[in-house]
Amino acid sequence: MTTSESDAIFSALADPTRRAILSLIGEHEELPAGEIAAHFDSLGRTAVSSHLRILRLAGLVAERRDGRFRHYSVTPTPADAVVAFLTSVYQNSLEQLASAVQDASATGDTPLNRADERSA
Amino acid sequence: MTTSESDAIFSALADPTRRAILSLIGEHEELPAGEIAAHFDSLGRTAVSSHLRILRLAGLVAERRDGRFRHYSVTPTPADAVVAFLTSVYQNSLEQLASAVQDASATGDTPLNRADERSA
DNA sequence: ACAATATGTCAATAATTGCTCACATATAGG
DNA sequence: CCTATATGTGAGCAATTATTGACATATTGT
Repeated sequence: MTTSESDAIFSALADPTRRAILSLIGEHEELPAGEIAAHFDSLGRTAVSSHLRILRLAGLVAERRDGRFRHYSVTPTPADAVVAFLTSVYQNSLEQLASAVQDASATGDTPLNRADERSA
Repeated sequence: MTTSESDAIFSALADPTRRAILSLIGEHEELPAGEIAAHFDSLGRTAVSSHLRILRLAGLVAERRDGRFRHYSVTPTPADAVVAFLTSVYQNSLEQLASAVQDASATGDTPLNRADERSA
């Protein structure tokens, strides 16, 4: 896990539009670029395309080409750098972190889906 | 958990210097601003001060005033927004996420401490 | 072949961000 | 009081980033 990899991931996650894109893709198995762009009224298609490029270079999404379409999906285990950083900083509250994740896993509750994803 | 809160947290974490500051503070109970700044040769004191302000506004660090000094510490459970986002996106790999956190918790291993924290 | 569709890329521009230098504030100690 | 110490703040500048519009590429259907 190199620094530049972490940089790319954290930089990618810094933009609320990109987090919204990631959430949107995560709600589906795959999503073509056009449908993703269609979800953002206030944004041009090319802007979304640029964001997808950044997410892809950060390894957060994968691209599958199918004819004219490019289908994007969330990379299965991409957040390793984020988790690694959190665990290194928040050693003191790791148990809370683990239980928070497990709770979410058990209940299927996804707190940020309620409001945060609609930020762009 | 409002959008602006998440924005502040993810934006704060986007900068490698700020992640390094956070890691550094996390290695101690508290650290005065001057000692934090002293760890960054390539950076002026005021730049570190600005970073500390951003981390504080994001709720990632706390400030305790003691005479002329301002001691900074890592906020106990600040990563909620990050965890919430990760759980919302990576529902499919939540068990892996939880076990990764638990492994780190059990072993005390902190992957990013090995290289990533020294990125600034 | 041609036109329409799906999408990426490039150049230019506007907005944001990080850094430094000078200055302000506050506290401690003679 | 006056000086040194610890730290924050604001203006200005350089670097980065997000967005757009025009153009390029690839694919499908007629």
